[in-house]
Amino acid sequence: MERIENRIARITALAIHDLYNCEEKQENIQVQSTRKDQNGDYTVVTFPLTRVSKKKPEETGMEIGDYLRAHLPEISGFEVIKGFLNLTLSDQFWVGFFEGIADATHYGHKMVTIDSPVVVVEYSSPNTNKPLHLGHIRNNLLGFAVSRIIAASGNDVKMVNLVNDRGIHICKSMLAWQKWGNGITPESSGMKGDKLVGEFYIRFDKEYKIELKELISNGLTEEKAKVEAPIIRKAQEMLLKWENNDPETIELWTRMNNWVYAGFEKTYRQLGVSFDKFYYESETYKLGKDLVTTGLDSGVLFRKEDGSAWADLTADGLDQKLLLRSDGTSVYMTQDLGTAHQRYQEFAFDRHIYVVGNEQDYHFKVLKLVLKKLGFSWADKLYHLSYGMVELPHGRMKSREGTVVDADDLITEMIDTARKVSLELGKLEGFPPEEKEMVNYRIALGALKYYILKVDPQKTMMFNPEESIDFNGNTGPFIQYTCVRIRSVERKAAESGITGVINLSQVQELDPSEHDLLKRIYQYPDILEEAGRSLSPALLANYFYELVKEYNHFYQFCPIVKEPDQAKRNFRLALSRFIANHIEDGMGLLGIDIPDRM
RNA sequence: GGCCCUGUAGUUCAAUGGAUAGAACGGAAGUUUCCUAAACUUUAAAUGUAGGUUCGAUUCCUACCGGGGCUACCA
Repeated sequence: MERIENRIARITALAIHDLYNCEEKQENIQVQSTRKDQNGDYTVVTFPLTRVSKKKPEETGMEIGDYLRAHLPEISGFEVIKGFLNLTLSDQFWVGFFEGIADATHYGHKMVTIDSPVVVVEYSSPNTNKPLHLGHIRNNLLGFAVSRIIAASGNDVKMVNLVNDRGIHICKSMLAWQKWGNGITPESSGMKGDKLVGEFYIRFDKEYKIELKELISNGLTEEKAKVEAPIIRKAQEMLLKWENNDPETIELWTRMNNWVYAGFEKTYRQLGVSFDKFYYESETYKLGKDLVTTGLDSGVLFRKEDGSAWADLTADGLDQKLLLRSDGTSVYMTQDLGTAHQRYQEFAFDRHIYVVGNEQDYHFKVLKLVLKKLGFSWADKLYHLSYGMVELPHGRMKSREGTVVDADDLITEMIDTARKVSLELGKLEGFPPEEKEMVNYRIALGALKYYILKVDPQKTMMFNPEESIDFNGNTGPFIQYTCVRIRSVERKAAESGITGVINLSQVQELDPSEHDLLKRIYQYPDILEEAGRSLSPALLANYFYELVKEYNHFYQFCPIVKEPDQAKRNFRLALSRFIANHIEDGMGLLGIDIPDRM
């Protein structure tokens, strides 16, 4: 069915034709939701139309208003204020709209079919030498939520993770473990595997610094010391061994990486994120060389005297970019060229989204440009979802200063706080212990996820540990609570044998708060679509916050089960039930679960 | 130096070029014989500076000032 905003715009165009004998395109007519503080549902902005009406804005508004009322039965009245024509829709329209969607299970979603565009979303992409931290949390939550949102917008989504499991940094951890590990394992130490390996990475760095200091005090320059420190040389040797498939090295590498994966798996499960497919750099790092060779042959890339291969992007306002070192080995960019190519072969995607921080904006610009130069038209289908850094009250996270917020620690802390608050409020008294834990977990994660996702992805965000644990105001638990309270009302209603079956003809008049809710819900398909188009879960978060605020207002002033008028009672119950389902569905897109009671 | 992002109440966030710039936290004052008060109601408080485009600018353009990032034969 055609949306009412479009119908208003269409009929307004007709009005202009009939009244002023002038053609105005429907797209040029501005129809927007009326401000909260004005009477009306939708507003036609008539300022621009005075150009064709050759009359004052007020007069133009009146004339178009009369025309619209005569031609659109849904319009029950209008008001003109300056250049704004505020149209009021009848209660029948809103109730009729609600009747059509009341039983929808995934209201506003577009179904995925075999013809749906294929969208690959790469996110998370961790290093196996460091445990996940707050920055990864934003990445994971964004990647997951964006995937869900665009899936709900009718795309066939493939969530993929490219694990950085090789390279000199991994060798550092391995070397440190060999030297100082004394055979320690996650089992023997009781440590999470990723944490244990992370410790050895730090240990390497510490020893490296000691060696550097010594070398410099012996008269070496810093640059020289950095390459000549014995420990880094050892790590280089190990990398070479790894690349030559030395069995012992490969065995250790496999073992330690598996520790890390077990650790990551646990964190991913806690966060509730998942992937359709994992890629490993150890299997992809050689990709891309062929592409570079082809590019050299066709002359779009060039060699320098030392044999290194480059792309010249100066014509596009960028620099020259190295693609193969003089020794023929590849760099990170080379591999990304290769994996993009591989993915296109594999999925023939309509779009490929990389969820990666904005510190890599330049990298992705180059990636796209080089692929284009190589003649791949699908380069335009690549999109870098560039999100802002997460800052702490004292500035950026710096491992050197020990200000890195560990993902597992943060989750644990959130759950502890949820437990404490629940206890203080006495909310979970009488709940079985397992349910208590489940509720605290869901509240904690709901708070964390909402806190991060409500911010526009593009923006740098401030993470204040104390605020994030807040459960009041514009927070996840606030939304969860509203939904839970509706579920409770539903149970009460069921006990009293109230069904919530609505009968359109019996609903005479809407309460203002009921009207606001229906109008809000009517907007949802547009919001969801826009969130998918702009890849912004924040839009959904804001929508549900507004909806929930309005619901709480309604709840305060409109009795549901206690309403004596049967038609009203049924309508309110049906509306409440719909909203609870709607919240649960929408929060699901953000990866937030709702407890049954809290 | 070059390139990119970003400046909104005390703080953290909103606002497809539209009306009197919205919330939340924090501050002040209220609401439980009534469906869960993790709620609701009332209240004070902000667009970095200067120009430009427009009927109309927080939004677009230019300059300046402030914050962040990138600019490796690292990944």
